[in-house]
Amino acid sequence: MLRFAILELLHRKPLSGYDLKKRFAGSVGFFWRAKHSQIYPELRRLESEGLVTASRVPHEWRPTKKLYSITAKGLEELVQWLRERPELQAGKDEMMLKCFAFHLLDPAQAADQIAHHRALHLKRLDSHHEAERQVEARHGSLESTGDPILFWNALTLHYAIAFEKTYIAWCDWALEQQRVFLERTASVDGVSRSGSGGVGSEHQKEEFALS
Amino acid sequence: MLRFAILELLHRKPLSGYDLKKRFAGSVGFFWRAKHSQIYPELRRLESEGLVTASRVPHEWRPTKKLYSITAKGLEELVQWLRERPELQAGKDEMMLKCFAFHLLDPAQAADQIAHHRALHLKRLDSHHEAERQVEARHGSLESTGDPILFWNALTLHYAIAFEKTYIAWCDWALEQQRVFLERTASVDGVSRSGSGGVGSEHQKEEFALS
DNA sequence: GGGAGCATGTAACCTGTTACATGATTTT
DNA sequence: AAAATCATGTAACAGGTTACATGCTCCC
Repeated sequence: MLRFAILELLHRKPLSGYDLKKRFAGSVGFFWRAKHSQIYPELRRLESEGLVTASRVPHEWRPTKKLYSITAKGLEELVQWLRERPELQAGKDEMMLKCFAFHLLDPAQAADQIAHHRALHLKRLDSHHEAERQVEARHGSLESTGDPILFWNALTLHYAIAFEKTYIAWCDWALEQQRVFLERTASVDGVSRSGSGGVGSEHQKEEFALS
Repeated sequence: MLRFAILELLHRKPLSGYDLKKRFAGSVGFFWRAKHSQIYPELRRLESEGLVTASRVPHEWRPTKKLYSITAKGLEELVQWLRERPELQAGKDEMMLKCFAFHLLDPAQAADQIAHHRALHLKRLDSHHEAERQVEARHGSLESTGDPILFWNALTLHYAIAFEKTYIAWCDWALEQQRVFLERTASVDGVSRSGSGGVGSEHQKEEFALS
C-alpha cells in the first residue's frame, strides 16, 4: 500500500525520501503515513523493480539529495491499483476500545477521558480547517477549480474534516448521555450503586449477539 | 493493545480462544480485531504473566476447551491501561488514499469506485442498525438501561453508526461534486480536456503547505 | 554552545496476516 | 458426500515502530 502512496506523490513531482517523509505529515498523511525508516528501504525496492528512478542531486552545503521519479512502469502499476476495488476495511480505534471498557472506571475519569479526547480532535479539526483555508487562498475554492488534482485533494480533505466533526459530536453526545445515565441510576437505587462501576463489581452478562 | 481487548472480554465472562475469536467479529470488533493465530499465542503470554488463568473443560463430543479467566492482577493492569490517555491516532484509509489519486482515473471509473464503496458502507450500516435493534430488544434502550456495561456498549455502537453515516454522506456529496466539476470543466474548455485525467496528463503542481 | 532542520540510512523488535496442520461432529 | 462449525495450534512472512547512527548548516 505504502508503495502506491509514494508512487502517487512522485507522479506529482520528483521527490527525495526526506521530501516524502514531509508529505506524509499533511495532505496524503490524513489517510496514510510512514516513517523515514520505512520510506528509504521502500524507495530502494521500487527502484530495483523499475517503478522509480533515482538521480543524485549534489548541493554545495546541504547533504546530497537523491531525487526519485516515477517511471512509465510505475505509473502503470499505480493506475492498475487504482482500478481495483478496495475492501471495506475495519479501522482500529484505541479510544473506542477503552470506551467499551469504561464501566470499569469511575464515571468522572471516564468523562475526563472523553473530554480530553474531544479536545485533541478539535485541535486536529482546526488544523484541517487551516489547511483548507490555505488551499483555497492559493488555488481557489472547490467550486471554481478546473484542476482535477486540486479537486480530488479538496474532496479528501473535506472527508477528514467531516470525520473529525462526527467524532467531536459523538463526544458531546456521549458526555450528555453519561450525565443523564448517572442521574437516572443515582435516583433509582440511591447510594448503593454510586455510578457505573469500580474495580470490584461483578458482572456475568450474556454476550451480545452481534452476528 | 490486543491484550487489553482480551482482558476486557474475559472480565465479562470466562472464554476460550475460540469464543474470543467470535467476539472480535461483533461488538468490540468494531474497534479492534484479531485472528485466532494471534489470539492463542497472546493468551499463553497472558497466562505466563499471571494476568489470566486457564482451565481445561473436557466435553464428550467436542474438542476440549481451554477456558480462560481474568485474574486480579489482570484486572489491575486493565484498569491502569484505561486510565492512560490515548494519543490521537491516525487511521489509514485505503479508499481515501485512492481517492487522493483519482485524477489519474477516468471520471466514470472514479465515480464507480465511490458508488461501490458507498454500497459497502451502507451494508455495514444496516448490520450495525440490526445489532442495535437486537440489543434493544434484549436489554432495553440506552435511555432506560441501568447497566453500565450495556450503557457503554450502546455508546460505542452508536459511534460506529455515526461513522458509517458520515462516510455514506461523504460519498453522496463527492459524487455530486464530481458531477458539477465535470459539467463545469466540460463547458469551460470544451472537448480538449475531457474530464479529469487519464494516464498521460502531466502535472508539476506545487505541494500543498499542510503544516 | 545548543537546538532545529536537512538528509540518509540500518537493526532490533513488535504486530499482524496468510498459510499450514489436524480432527471430530453436525448440517445440507 | 461435501461443507460448515467447533477447537487448537505453528510457521513464514509482511508491515510498521523505535532506536541507533552520522554529519553538516543555520539561527538563537
